[in-house]
Amino acid sequence: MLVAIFPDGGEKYLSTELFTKQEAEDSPQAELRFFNTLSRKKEVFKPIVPDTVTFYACGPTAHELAHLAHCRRFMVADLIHRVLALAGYQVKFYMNFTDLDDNTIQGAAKNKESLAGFTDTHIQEFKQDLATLEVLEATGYPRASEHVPAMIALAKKLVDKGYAYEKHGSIYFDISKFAKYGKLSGVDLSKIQVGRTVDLDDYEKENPVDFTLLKRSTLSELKGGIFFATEWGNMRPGWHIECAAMTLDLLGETMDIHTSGRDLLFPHHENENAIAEAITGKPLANFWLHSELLLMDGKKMSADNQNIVTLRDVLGRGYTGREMRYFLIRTHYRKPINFSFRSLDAARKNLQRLDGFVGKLLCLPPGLPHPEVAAYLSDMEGRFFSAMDDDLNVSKAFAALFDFVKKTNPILSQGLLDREQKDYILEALGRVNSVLRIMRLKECPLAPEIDRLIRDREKARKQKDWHKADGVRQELAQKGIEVVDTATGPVWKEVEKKK
RNA sequence: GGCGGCGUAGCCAAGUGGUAAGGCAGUGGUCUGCAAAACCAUUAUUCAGCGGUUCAAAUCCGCUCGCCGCCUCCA
Repeated sequence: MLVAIFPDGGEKYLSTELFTKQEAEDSPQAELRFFNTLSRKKEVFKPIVPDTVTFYACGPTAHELAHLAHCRRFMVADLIHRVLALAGYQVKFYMNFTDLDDNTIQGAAKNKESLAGFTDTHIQEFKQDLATLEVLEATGYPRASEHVPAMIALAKKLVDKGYAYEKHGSIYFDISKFAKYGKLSGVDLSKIQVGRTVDLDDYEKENPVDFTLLKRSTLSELKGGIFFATEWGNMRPGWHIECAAMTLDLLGETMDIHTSGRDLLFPHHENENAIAEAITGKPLANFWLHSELLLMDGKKMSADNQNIVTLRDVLGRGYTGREMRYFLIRTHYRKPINFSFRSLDAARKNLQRLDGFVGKLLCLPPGLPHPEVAAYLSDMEGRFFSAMDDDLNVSKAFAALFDFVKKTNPILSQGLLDREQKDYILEALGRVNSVLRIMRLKECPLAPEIDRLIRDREKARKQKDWHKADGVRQELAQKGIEVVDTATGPVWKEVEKKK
């Protein structure tokens, strides 16, 4: 046997890379795997720069209130963000706002507002909705209108390199010049039916498959001052070059992860990548993560289908942001979600089960230790995080959490937990919640007044004064507190107050 | 027409070669002043259908049916 004695207690030696690295490899969230649209396979995630992840999500167009399809995209991006952050990465995350396109220009004109005023209002509304859904703050929220010089410069480079051409005052990308076109979406240009969804008579491209980079300003745009002077005349950037220029500006030539909805894969992401890769010779992103759609009665929720439900509609019906967050999070991101208020009600009940558990745990007075709860806890945490690390398998992760709740509930009602065990559980739930953000793990906030009411009610119950006891229960309910009698005495929980 | 995806219990949903997780709803029970919660038990001989490969298929292969998304200026 060898005994080493260090003069400083060994701290200096134990903190060397030799030890810390090993610890990182042993931790359950050391290896993240994501399904990459580029390869159509799950791949082990490795960032370009160790410990830092560059991450971009296509944001909304600032002309309407956020509807649930937007919200789903926000939630998927947020889950990825939180899993990366918990794994110890420093995350540089940007989400854009499209504030310069047909919709915003027309919307501003219709409202008789300036474009900037119109889009700014909508961006503020979006940010409020992001906060309602407890979406982690991004590093930045670039607006297309702030990066126009970069877009024009990008178009100029593409023209100079022969990837784009000018025709009748607009600049188009020449797809035939970019050999890798189609690598992301898998489209076969020879089989595609051009003009199926777009009226080609509106354009003057040399080849109908080409796409617009800069668009000649219309008369009304010129009158409204919405134009940018270029060597080819007054123009306005198109959607694809907007995202490409912003990501190149903020995240460099190749980012680690680009996420967005499946419905934007073609043409938007294919074009965005083509623009960037034609210039840099490098892929725009190493990982492309696409979330599935949110459906309403089996159809994509979109303005075209006239089946939009906004987050504000849902809140107006008395549901909370937390309930909506849980509803959107609990289905795997590569599965479509069929929205209905019925399924939202089911989600609410799930959450109430968790709330009941957490509430009881928080307000439980310390008692005797339970022999097996530590094993239940480490099992739960191990299963939860290995599921999340495996391409965000939320269903498996929630199964682990609910299993733990099921096993621990009877322990709580018997009061068999000591202080240390309670703290361990709360710490582990805190880690779980740093990803999910659906549990309320603050201290048991038993206000003296409420405490007094609960005691009064118990006194009345002992005297079999049921009328008074029920009266107090009513009073507590009005304060948002629900009292539940158990074999070991009353337990209360905070009920989410309806709006 | 092309490309991609989906189809597992009343509903949501995991499972990608070894004999069907989890949640909601339901049913029976324990507990209870009432209510609620919690607990116990129970709920798919079967994974859209047909055929094939295999000792073994929800999982692999082929065909069929149904649904969804995209096809270059809706985002």
